[in-house]
Amino acid sequence: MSSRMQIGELAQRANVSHRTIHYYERIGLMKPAEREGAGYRYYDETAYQRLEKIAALKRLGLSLDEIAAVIDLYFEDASGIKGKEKVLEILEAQLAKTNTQLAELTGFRRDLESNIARMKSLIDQARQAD
Amino acid sequence: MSSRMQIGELAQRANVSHRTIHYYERIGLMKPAEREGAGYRYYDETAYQRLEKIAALKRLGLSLDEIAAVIDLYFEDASGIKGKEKVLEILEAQLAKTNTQLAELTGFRRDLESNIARMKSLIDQARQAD
DNA sequence: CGTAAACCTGACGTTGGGTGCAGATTTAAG
DNA sequence: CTTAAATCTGCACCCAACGTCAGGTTTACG
Repeated sequence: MSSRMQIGELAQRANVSHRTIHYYERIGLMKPAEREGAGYRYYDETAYQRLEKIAALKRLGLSLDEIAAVIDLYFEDASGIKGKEKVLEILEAQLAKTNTQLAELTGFRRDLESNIARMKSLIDQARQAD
Repeated sequence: MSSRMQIGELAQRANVSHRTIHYYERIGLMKPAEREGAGYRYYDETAYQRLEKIAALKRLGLSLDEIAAVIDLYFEDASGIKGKEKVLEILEAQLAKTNTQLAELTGFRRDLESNIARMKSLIDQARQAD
């Protein structure tokens, strides 16, 4: 867990393949790594944190494009971020989506809980009938 | 909005293409529709509701496979559902996932809100500087 | 200095979730 | 009865998000 690592170690720690990291770099989601000598990429701790954040945002259902639109907020001085109005728009749209999703998810959980109860009682009934 | 409709009307109402409905039928997500005479599919209101439910579950991030695993709970007499133990397992796994997702989503909303506030104040500062 | 382990790149394959086409058939309307 | 609109099917294709393969280079180690 050295602070300076190659792609293999980074990939393993972040639980992705090295090809995934290449891919993220190609599409602009990971910044081009420092290339020492003739081509090997070297990463530091923030690269790892960035991959973790990407994974977390993916779990929330964001596409890689959407992630690219917001991730710099987590890793750059916000005052240096380009197109602030545009970013603000994106954030507010995302917030609206998130609120809707929270509401739907809460409803879904209710459904799951009641279905679980139903299933349990049906299974119990079946057992009694033996 | 007749109760008996063809695929075109159903597709339009549910805001999907007729090809999508064919596709859902092929993968077992929609039940084969009643086929009158020589091939045309006819649907009723529950087909529409099913499509709406599918869309809602998709918004929550479920894959079509996962949706297939739970959707019958919404449209069939639960006592007639096959493999109850298996379904119960699926439901409980889904509940765990949902709880995690709710927690993460809540955290993400907090992030969004604080980033929105930051962006707003940065934009304001830029305006003042004029 | 040799060699194995790690890394590089480009090209092609894969999976999920569909969309588009085209030719054939069917139904609805006049 | 004719004809336009709707539907049918299979096949090919699309995009996102990677994975696989293969051949070539680089670095680390004894």
